[in-house]
Amino acid sequence: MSDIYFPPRELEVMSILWRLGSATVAEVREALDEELAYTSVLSALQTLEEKGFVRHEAHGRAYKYHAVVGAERAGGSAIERIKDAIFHGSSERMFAQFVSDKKLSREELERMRGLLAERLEEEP
Amino acid sequence: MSDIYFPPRELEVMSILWRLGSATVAEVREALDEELAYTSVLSALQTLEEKGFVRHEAHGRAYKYHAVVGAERAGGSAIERIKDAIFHGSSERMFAQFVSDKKLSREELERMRGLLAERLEEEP
DNA sequence: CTTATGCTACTGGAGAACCCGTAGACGAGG
DNA sequence: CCTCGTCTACGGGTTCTCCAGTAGCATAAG
Repeated sequence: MSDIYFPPRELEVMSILWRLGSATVAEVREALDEELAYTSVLSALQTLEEKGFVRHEAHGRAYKYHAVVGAERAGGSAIERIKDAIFHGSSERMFAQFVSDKKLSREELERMRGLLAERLEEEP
Repeated sequence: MSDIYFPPRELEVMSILWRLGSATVAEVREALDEELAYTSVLSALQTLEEKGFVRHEAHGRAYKYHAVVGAERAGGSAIERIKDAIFHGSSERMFAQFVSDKKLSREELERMRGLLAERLEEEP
């Protein structure tokens, strides 16, 4: 399928747009961890728009940017890429790594168990 | 933590090294999907060595390259990056996306359930 | 009214990383 | 000597990251 891939900084900007829904350049800049010049953030957004991942419309004097590719779709693509390249295509091995994270709480693990049970009921 | 990140082509090369254990330039080149010039593959390996992800030793006339960073470590880093950037740090949301893959078989799902059960027993 | 201030967006380009390849040196084997 | 496969050295194209410089427009200050 269409291979979505974001370089580090562009991924960070996309992350902010997914979280905020839509944002101006100044708002994205504010949300970034590092302090970048206004034009640096604008450049990233323009690049993303060039690639078709982001669009904008006028909002007062400023532009409001928003993602046009869903986080789920980007996430699915990223998961698949990692699964193939690093875990040799094995969902099980990737899951083992995923679940070995020490910071996972019992509540999270139990909700995951619930999701897995639901998924297993759908399976014929 | 140390942030491991591989651009697309370098990730592909690393994937081959993880799969084969170690390999010469020619072997990596053979394993690639696309046909690249010998020196192109060599460049990628040298770049990876420069970054400290790969080392080589003499093996007959050719060099044998091998990864010095484990697939698990790289995988953990990649999973965390995706979880943070795309799923707002939510393991549950990422897991939901992970498990929504239609190609997962009942057997895989059940083995995942087993892994999850083991993990839950460790949790206090 | 005129100027200054503070937003906004756009342009152009520097510097680094990434990607791919040509040209040449070097040694092993025919 | 010649070929084949190896490594080194180097160049160039593209992408990514970042920003200075410039200009438009609204509002505040003089």
